[in-house]
Amino acid sequence: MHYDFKKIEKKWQNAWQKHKAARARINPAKEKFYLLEMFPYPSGKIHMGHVRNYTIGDVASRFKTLEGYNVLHPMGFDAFGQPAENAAIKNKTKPDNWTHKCIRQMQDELKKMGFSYDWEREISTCDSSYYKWNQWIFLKMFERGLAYKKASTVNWCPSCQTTLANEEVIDGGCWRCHSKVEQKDLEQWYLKITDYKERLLEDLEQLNDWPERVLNMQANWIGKSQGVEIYFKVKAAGKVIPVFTTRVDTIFGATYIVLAPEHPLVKELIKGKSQESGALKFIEKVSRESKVVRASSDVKKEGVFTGSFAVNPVNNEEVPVWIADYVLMEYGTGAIMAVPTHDQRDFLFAKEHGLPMRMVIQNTAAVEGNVEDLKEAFEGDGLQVNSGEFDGLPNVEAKVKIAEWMEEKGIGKIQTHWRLRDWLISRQRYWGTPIPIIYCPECGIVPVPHKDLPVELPKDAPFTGEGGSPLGKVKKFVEVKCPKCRAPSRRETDTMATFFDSSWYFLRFCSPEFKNGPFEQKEAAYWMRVDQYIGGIEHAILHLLYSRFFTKFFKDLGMIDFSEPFKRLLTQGMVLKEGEVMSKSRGNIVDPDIMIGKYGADTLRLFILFAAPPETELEWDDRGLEGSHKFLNRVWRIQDNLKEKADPSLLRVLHKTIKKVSEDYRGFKFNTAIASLMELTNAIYQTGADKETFSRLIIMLSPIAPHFAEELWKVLGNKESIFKAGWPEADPKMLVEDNLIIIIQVNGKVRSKITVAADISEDKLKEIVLADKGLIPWIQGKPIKKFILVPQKLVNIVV
RNA sequence: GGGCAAGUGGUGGAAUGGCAUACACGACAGACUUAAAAUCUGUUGGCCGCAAGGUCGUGAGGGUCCGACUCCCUCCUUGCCCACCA
Repeated sequence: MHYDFKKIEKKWQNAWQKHKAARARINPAKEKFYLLEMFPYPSGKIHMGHVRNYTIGDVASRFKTLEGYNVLHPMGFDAFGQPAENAAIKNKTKPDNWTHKCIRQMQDELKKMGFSYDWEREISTCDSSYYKWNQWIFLKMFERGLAYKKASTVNWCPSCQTTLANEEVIDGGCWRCHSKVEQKDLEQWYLKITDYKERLLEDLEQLNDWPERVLNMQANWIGKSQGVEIYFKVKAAGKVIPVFTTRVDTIFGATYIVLAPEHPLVKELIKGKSQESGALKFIEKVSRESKVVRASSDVKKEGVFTGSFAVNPVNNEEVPVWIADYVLMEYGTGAIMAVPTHDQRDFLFAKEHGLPMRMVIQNTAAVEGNVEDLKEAFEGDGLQVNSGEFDGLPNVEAKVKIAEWMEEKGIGKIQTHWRLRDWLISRQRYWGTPIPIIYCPECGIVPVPHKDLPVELPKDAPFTGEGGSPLGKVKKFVEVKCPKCRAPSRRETDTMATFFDSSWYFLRFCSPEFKNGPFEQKEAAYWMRVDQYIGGIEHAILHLLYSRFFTKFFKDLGMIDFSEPFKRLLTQGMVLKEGEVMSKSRGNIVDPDIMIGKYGADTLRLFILFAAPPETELEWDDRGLEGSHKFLNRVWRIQDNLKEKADPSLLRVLHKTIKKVSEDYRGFKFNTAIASLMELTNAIYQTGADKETFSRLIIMLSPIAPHFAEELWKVLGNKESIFKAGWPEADPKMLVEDNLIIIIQVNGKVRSKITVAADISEDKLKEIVLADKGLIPWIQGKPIKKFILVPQKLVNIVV
């Protein structure tokens, strides 16, 4: 007999909705648990990645509910963003209509999976009731100098008339029209995330329950590096060029210095020199290349001599000043000291242009003395040579000594540099949060007063996708009076990057209807922090970093009293088919909806958890799905053959299973939890089960297959929902074994096994072991050197 | 170039210092059936052996240990992230 999953799943989904089974409200009597999965972009269809992410979350949520926690498990939609604009153009509709249609479709699919969300808390970032608070947050940041406008160089597509993110530049061309991408200086809005760099780095130490990998990625992205800023005086010009290095131990080998082509001193250094016109040509050529092209090219490093010389302050040696494309204005001081003997890039550049070299660190592995014989730079550790008073010191020690000595002499300064840049949030797009700023010819940049929020997106913007931001073409949006002096003014037409929206949504879920602020402090104080956050590894840097930044900002505003939003983080692996990521372009997509139709949501949930642990990649397998379906049917059939009283051996298996499954659920090891449930089921098939044992099996299965379990629960005569049944507890008495199987090894190889009473003494055990007949060929006539005993488990005899 | 993760049967995976391959898929066999499907019950790492049993075996090589899939070192392969980062 097969269970009728179509009927059962529909029935229970309706029942849960009707009884608001997942409704969460403050309850001081219970311990709270805030479980959150990264909310989706509403494309209209869920894919297997969503199914996996949200199934993991739902099982955890239902398990915590059964354990007696007050669980908050909300869902919403990250609804702003470019795909909606493209789809609207393609389908000749408005982003607004298209997005809302997609949200409804997506919600239906999520409901069909049986996920236990408190839908009363649903939010969409494209609703003005949400993005009003984006604008409020922006203004708070603006008041504190954390939101500011500055000119910068960005990728620009001349045909689409818009800026492009680095990710949107493919092989130097626009991802949409393939035009060659240019560099352009534009005034853009930035958030000063760099003000929080120390805290963002230090607080990583608190995040013990985050994956090591994510912590590393965040730390690398913030990129703290300690070194020394060294001042090179330019001969004649009377100027100073600061350079930054992490290898101050190599300073005596700095035989030239190199500036980025954009360096502000370059023009002065080349002026009147014979090299001037060549240098200008080179700078012009580099400036036309986009950043992306410049960074990705693995062609040889190009550069020119400026005609000027600078003085190495440690030995007063004159060194030539060059310009090269491999030095970046964005990092450090935009200038480097070049040590060709101990830096591979400098080595290649020096070889190419015939620049001088000098060894300053040696060990036995490196060529001694002869720089001409050097085939590549020596970047390892060794002893200082050619380094004045520091000769003979290990370079690791010299690094510290030289830095201190330079500071004393005033020729260098110990400094910390960071890789983290401020966050550019301006987008010349329509479908995003309008930046609440007005430009007044009299007063300059004027923030929109709080009482005028939200600045709503005009619904009737002309929509073609070309020729810059559509907002600029809506007169009644752009033309406003200055809030300060009433002079005719112009509204900002850029919108915010969508990462802004998702940087605080977890706080909004605590009080989604709140009218007087982004969130209600009382609610946030109860529900936050998020106890368990689940999502894809692709958000390991940006989204998580921005969310941590916003949380620290709210703390500084005094609105919350914690500085990290997510206590535990789980990053789930991707779903693959035939070893490749599922994607439209590969044409290897498996549609969850079709699988639900064929086997039901419970089977899909079961399979996706059983096939692999949550963190690793999961190989899709249609036959595995059938296997999972078979297992549910196998459990279903148990109800036909229930006995009065369970076999004692079955009760032992049951209690062991309860212990194992509880531990596995807590540790998110769903695949082995399911394996244990299968073993219990197999044991039931051997001895037959009583109603009590069967009930507990169903409860343990309920987080994974909720519809299935509810139905069986009802069939067994229960009136209340299974999710109010409480989690079963393992009886410690049933876990104690009377007899143990002891493994006997000789020289580390298993040679025999014996069964003994659990409470046997060590001496007695030794006696029995040595009398074991199976061991005779292995130990007879050989002196026993050692007798190792691992209690309850194993002995090893060394002969 | 840097960082991280992974590598175990035909397949997905289990075991994180103590019986390698739990659980499942697949395959093979048996029961039921006129037959098939479904279901139930077995067998299923390689080699030697009729068997009892032996022996090899967790990417490769070395090390620590009574004992290593597990810890350490070197290397190979694959995947992900970052990257002319000074």
